[in-house]
Amino acid sequence: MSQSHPANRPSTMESLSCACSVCSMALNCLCKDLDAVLKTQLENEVLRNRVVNRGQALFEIGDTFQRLYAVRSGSVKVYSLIDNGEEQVMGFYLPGELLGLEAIDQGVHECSAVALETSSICEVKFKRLEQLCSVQPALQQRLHRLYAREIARDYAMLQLLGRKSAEQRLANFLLHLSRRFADRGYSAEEFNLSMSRHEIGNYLGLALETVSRLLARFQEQKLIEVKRRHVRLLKRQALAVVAGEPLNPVVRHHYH
Amino acid sequence: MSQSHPANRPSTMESLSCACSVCSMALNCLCKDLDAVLKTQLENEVLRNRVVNRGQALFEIGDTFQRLYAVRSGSVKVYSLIDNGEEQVMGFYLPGELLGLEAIDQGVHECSAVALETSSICEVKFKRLEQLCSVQPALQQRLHRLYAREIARDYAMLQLLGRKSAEQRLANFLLHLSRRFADRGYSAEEFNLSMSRHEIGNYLGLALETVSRLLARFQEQKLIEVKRRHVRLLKRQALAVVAGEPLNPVVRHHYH
DNA sequence: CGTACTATTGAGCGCTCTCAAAACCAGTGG
DNA sequence: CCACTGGTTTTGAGAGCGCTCAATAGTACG
Repeated sequence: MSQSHPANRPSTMESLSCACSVCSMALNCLCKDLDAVLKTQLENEVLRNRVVNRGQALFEIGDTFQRLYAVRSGSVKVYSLIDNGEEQVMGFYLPGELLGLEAIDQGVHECSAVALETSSICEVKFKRLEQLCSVQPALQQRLHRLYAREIARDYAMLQLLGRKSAEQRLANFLLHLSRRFADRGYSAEEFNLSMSRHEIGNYLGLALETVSRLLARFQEQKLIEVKRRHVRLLKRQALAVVAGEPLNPVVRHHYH
Repeated sequence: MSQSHPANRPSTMESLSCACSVCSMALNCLCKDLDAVLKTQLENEVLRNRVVNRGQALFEIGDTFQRLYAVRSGSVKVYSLIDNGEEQVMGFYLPGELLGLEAIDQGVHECSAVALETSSICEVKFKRLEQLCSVQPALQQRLHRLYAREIARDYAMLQLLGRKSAEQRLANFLLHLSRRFADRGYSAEEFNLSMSRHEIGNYLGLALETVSRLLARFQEQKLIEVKRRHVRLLKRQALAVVAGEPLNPVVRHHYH
């Protein structure tokens, strides 16, 4: 996901503000149309920018919960550890997506989050956010919807893991990625995977070999072109059929 | 789940209040320790009791979202429909558990909810709840934690579906049910399933025949006794091993 | 150019699904 | 009381998907 992005240009010094319209849709979702005073408050007191390199952690399992994190550019992997110490990938986060919600209940992070590539991250102090919510119902509602969206995401994932074949899971994964890129102004047809086959397989409940084989099969069938991390979708309709999606695609309103 | 319960006695007329301490833990979580005025407000303006019979719906897919629902007695199945029109069971809800959160994002229910047996349900007007949250930070925090708990639940489920064998899934399911019963003051060792093998299988991503076979196998191994819907856990330690749970329950590693 | 990592490809096997039949159970009506 | 019906559960047999193990190939980087 090395698509060029304003935040990657080292010269643009954006400090704490969230002016970049392409990224930080999650934050836009929080900030947009708020009255100017509150917006300034948010940007000055709550938000903080940070750049992390590939492999660096935003937070780790056991860290006390203090902040939510919005991806501004790059991508992030969130995973937990299961009994034997193995990773379980819970999700990949693209620009505009919010992570860290899983820690709110216990006050301790249940997952770790590491950057899959050099990424720009906007940190949100949760305590302050809650305080602002009290005086600003609009903000509160948006936060509720962010929770709800996470829950909806998980529900979709449960369906995927519970009922779908390896083929369907991977097709779904590609289409979902594609839509998220498109929503953010990147190409829907052509993109780079920032995660390995192993991580994809882990996320989808498949062996990495299965992921590799299926990508090869999709390519044979002329549904996609794939070379290492680079993917191009050739026939999204056909891919959607493979994914077992209804033909008239449900238009999901991902943001706002 | 036909355990006797105060709310099942037809004579006890409890009206709108949530005095019953055994059930409505979710609501207790909301109400408890709040100042008396607010508590009364909650109980009078927000909550409403209702009895539903087996097979009756609390809400259905497409209904506009207005309320959250807390199970007071009985049990509820929440499911969505997938492309071909088949059910996908998203969860079973026991007394004290809260459902309906999935609808907040879109304002429309993504799932249907039906009673698995005659059940007593407490309905919560969400709009009013949000209003009260604005003036009462403590309430707001509790609501946040309820969201977060739902997310945590989904995460656990994702691990189950993604990485675990049929055997592990079912053992987990039984233990999880058992713990929830115990938390509510019912027997942890002996209970009735209010859901069919088909529904269990659907929930766990297994064929109903597999569920049946595994229950039989657990019985052969003297881990449980099972006759139709009635289950008795004989060796929960051994069952926990089968489930792949860590023996010394969760020592958290604090890195750095 | 060598090392370490990632990805591809092949072979074989086992878990879980599907299909099918029979047993069991509850409710209904003769 | 029994036969009948519809639903649920059990049990069996066979097949296939996806896993594991293993070897090879490709890529990045010092």
